[in-house]
Amino acid sequence: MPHGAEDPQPITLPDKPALEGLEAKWNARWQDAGTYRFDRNHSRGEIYSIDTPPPTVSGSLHVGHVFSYTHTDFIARFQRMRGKEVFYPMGWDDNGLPTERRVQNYYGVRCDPSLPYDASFQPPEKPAKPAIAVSRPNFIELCNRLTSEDEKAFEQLWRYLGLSVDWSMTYATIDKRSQRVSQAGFLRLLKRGIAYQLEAPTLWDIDFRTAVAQAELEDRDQPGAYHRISFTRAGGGTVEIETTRPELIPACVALVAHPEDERYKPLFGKKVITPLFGVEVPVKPHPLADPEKGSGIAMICTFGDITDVTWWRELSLPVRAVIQPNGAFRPVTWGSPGWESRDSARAQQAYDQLANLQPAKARAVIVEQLRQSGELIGEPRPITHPVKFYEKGDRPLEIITSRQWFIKTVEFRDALLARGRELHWHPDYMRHRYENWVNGLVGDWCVSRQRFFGVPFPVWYPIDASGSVDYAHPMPADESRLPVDPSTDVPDGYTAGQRGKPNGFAGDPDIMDTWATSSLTPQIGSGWLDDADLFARVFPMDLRPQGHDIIRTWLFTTVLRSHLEHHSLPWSHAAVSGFITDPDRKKMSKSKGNVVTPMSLLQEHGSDGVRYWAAGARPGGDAIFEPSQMKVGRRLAIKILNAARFALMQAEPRGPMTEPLDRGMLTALSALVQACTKDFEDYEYTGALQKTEKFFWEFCDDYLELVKARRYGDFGGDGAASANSAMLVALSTLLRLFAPFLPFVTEEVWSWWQRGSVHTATWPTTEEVVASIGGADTNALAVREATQGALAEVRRIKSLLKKSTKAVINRAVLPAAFAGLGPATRDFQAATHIRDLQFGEVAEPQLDFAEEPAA
RNA sequence: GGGCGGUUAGCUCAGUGGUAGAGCAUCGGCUUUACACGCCGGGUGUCGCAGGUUCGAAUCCUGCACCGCCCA
Repeated sequence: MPHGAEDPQPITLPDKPALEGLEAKWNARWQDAGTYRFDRNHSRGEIYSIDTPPPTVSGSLHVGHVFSYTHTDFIARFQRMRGKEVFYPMGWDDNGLPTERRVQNYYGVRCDPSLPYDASFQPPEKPAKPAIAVSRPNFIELCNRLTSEDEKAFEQLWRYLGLSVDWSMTYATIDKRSQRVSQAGFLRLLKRGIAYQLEAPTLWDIDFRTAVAQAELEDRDQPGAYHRISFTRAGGGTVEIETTRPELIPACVALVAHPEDERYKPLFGKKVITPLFGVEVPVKPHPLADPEKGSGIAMICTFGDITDVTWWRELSLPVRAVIQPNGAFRPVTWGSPGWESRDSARAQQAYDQLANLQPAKARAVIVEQLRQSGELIGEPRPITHPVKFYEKGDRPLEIITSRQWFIKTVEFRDALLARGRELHWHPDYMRHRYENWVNGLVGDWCVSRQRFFGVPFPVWYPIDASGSVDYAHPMPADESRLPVDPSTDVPDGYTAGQRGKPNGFAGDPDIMDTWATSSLTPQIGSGWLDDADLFARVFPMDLRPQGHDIIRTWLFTTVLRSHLEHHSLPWSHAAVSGFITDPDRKKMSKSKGNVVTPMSLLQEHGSDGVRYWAAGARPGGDAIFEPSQMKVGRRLAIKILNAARFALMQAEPRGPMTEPLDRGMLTALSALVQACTKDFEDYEYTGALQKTEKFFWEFCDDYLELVKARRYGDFGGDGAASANSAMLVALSTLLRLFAPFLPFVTEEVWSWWQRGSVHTATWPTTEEVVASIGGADTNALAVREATQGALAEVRRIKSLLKKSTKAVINRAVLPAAFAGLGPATRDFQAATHIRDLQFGEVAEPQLDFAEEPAA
């Protein structure tokens, strides 16, 4: 039986119930009993599957993680009790740049892919300074070593918090299975022409020396300056442009103005000469040139920003690139093809002072040169302007032409918008974030990264007889071989000795963007490719929980991959959580130093207390870090222990629930069950907890106090039996309503008198509660209301008169409005200590107190 | 500049057309046999501003201000 009035389990109560130690006790039992183990022997309709966000293990978990992962657990526990077989795996996101950074700092190493593997290498005890150069395989070993340690700590925290995850299904985004899924997903797109490689201008971080994707950009306001610079017209005269990046003059390939701009119309098709370098460049019209900005005419460089890329492409301009992958100006021989100048010697002299400088230094040098040549008009005019950065980077992005892998996105824009409309968003308005992003896509998704710890591209290239790599004819690995590492594995038909040799082969040196793997977490978790049976039972999944800050990355790319591979959504619901702010409304983050470690928090307030606080924020809502709410949750948990102890300490006799207060309480309880179920179905767990809590507190303070005397047998066995039975139905129901939020205390109390786990018990139903009293009893509901109202009045007056709660009232006349309590008169008089109770036309209760015994 | 969310008691928030709510905090009281990690009670608000619709607006419409997030 899910609710225990008839359960034969004997009641065993602890002498002094306490919350301490419940986390350890119940986690061990849940683990042994397999309480949260997924049983695949169910059809898709009976399963509720969750695509858990794999946390980045290279950082530390913080309060925000606890907050949002707890929200998911509320849903998981509700669905499990509702009868769904819940598929709830955990993943670790260990793949990618954050791990590389952490490993570099933790051990004091840096990866040098040119070095050979050293099997005997051991990292130093303390971080080495300067950093030790290690081979790529050694570096990856260290990454794996550190992440596996981090993962253990993370799992321990999640267990302590009480996440009802099936820990036997854990994956990591760098493990073999993830690599296989990731590589296979890529190869299938390659075969269909949706993944392609291109030598193209790409956003590039000069510190990390890797390409980055549009989704990883952020604009930051930076100080800069407009420099007004004079170009010479080929036919004589000058034209002045304004630029924030004068150092790119040697990379200038054209000037551009708006087609309707009367000032510059006469120049279109004519040539101008760049200052210092004497390069002849055309003047072109293009609608993206803003007549209001600067002088209305701009220089196009290869490449200063993404508008330059657009102009370069649409106006079919040549490339004159000066910035290298490390950010330094590359050496250039002026006068050679592509670098023609009217005065090569002067250009060379000017340029030699820039070569090998970083952009900021080069700018200072060139400004001085322009000043001396008289081609700087006036002084630079300081401004603040938005500059594109890699979100993890420290210096502005450059645009570098390089060979990169892309996945097509732009041509699927409409289909992706339709997928967004198909998805159920919680809260619904988060849909706009997605639509904004999809509408703003400007290019395909660059998925290659020039880094080390990640999933390699499963591709080799032939090397021709002359020794040059033929990138136009990639040799993909056969899917049956995956995962492969082309830097150590050998393509079919070649031998290891042919690596890097003429007529041999070369492995693709890049790894995939971490999102190229993370976008496949539904497939990784579901066993796509290696467990078709499981996949069919859980995919597409039911729920994706995640933060709103990664809608453009994780959510978007996951929708894209599923759309491309499976022609479906990856899941039907997305629950988007807010974030935690500190009491000053600032986002909590490590860099601000205001992060509290989650474990100490859980130990101080109890996991149930912390979960209670997390439950106070609805989907999408931000929450303030508020330990006082955790204390409230802890008090609630203690109250549950004590109320349960009261209900169970004298649970006999039992019998039919005939008393109006008992029947009224249960009728109200049945309405509560209905409301909470609706809230959970709508993913509004916050409402469910608030309603249950309110009911429970009233249950304790009013109902239990009102029936206490009867329960102790003051009015005979039948009355006591009715109270006892009603209390047990209520306790069973309330424990189950609380269980998703407070898994430890509810399980503890459940174990005192029930078999099995409350977390696999059946979610209560209105029908079940109502059936216990043979049907909803609206008359009893009215009695309950009148009795509670009258009780509040008597208490109010006792309190105003500073009387003890136990003070005896010889005679009371209550307003006639409370006469409805009639059927509960015995209970009411016992609780209020009223000897003679009457109703009359009085505005206020008239209470005649008995003489108090002398102290 | 565009999009989204928010602005209600000291604090955290609920409340989508019908006399302003909860918890916390605060203050006063209660040795009450489940719980003092408890119980009872009191005070506390021109519901951001300005218009409009309506018999009636915290709630619907318009504009504005401020805070936050996302994107340019």
